[in-house]
Amino acid sequence: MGKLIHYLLHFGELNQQQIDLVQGKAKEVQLKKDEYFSEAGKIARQVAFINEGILRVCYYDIKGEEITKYFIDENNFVVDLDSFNNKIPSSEYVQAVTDCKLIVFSSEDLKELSLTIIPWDGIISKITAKALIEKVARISPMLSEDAKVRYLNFLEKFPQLANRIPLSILASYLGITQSSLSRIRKNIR
Amino acid sequence: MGKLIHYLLHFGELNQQQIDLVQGKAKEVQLKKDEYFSEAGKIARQVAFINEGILRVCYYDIKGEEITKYFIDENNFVVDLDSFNNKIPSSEYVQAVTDCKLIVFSSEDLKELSLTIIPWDGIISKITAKALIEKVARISPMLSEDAKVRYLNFLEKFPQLANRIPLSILASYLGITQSSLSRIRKNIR
DNA sequence: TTTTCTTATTGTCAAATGGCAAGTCCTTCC
DNA sequence: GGAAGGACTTGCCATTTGACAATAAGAAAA
Repeated sequence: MGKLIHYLLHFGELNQQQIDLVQGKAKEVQLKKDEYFSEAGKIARQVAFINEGILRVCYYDIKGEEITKYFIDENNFVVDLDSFNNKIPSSEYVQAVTDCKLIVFSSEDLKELSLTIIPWDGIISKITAKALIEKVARISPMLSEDAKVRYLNFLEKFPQLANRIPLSILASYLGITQSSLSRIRKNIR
Repeated sequence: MGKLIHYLLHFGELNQQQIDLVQGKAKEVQLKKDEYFSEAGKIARQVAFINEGILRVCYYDIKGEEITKYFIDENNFVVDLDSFNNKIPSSEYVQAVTDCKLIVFSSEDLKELSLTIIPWDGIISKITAKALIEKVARISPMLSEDAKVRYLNFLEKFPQLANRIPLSILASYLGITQSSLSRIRKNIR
């Protein structure tokens, strides 16, 4: 729980009473590898802070191929923001790629925190902006890199993942086929 | 100016007095094709609402190649958010690709609006989230599409641009070389 | 251990894309 | 109009990647 508070304090000030309010709402949830945190078609009603583990956001494209949009690791919030904010059915899945320990807030929890903690909205909006800016910054350059470079960058960012998730998932994240990724791997050794 | 107010009201309520406050801060600025709205290395101190025209965000990659990250068209805000929010030097350029009519706010303007208009921060944070979600939604699928599909999607989104900007700019946005784009074009005719 | 299933690698060939350079077209400027 | 410069196209060939299929390797189940 300390991790979450520490993270929040990075974006604004909270006194002890406010911290207690946050902790009062926080629910610790464990997610086993491969379990879903939220699913396409349903409205996302929870936000999670990742204490331990890594999740991924994925969807199925027109051809029915499963595409991994990105991975999210600990010390970040995860949510399908479009679904959560606008109460519309989600278009993507959020799935644990390793066992995870999450701290979960429902939308009602957050609404109450927003009403009782003055700086709350400011903190959340800073966190939101930061998270989205990071996503753009990560994905955007990938378009102009070749697959090998994209793979190497992935290795740098998620060294622990490379050999623990199916190649097919990683390949879809990198925008190539599984066979191509396998060849790139061989090429690097 | 009406466009801006109309846009803002989409994200929250403002009474006439508050609208007047916003309009009091707004500065109309014209930008000629190819002029810069903000530049890499400098801290972004302004936000613009695009009344007319299209801008692009671009940077130079490690190899010195100019890469266009994305285009932004009218009825959107444009700013290097990371630079603007955190007062750090920008890593990218924002340039007009057509003549533009902008409504510009300085960071001081926005701070004052934030202090005098209660719902202002909420409106801004909704707009920020929406804009960034859209960027992710636009860029992310491009990785798993081939260049031809990416080009066709661009044509659909910016039909008026295709023949009015240099091929090199468009190619860098699509993540391919100018020659490849030229061949794709021929192929489509 | 053996079986079974999933995941990863590899082979073959085709298609897409890049790199480079030459040529063409178009605009601008003199 | 002619010259110069920039932008676009095209040719040639190498490399990357995809599609498909067979095999190998590894993990889970019996």
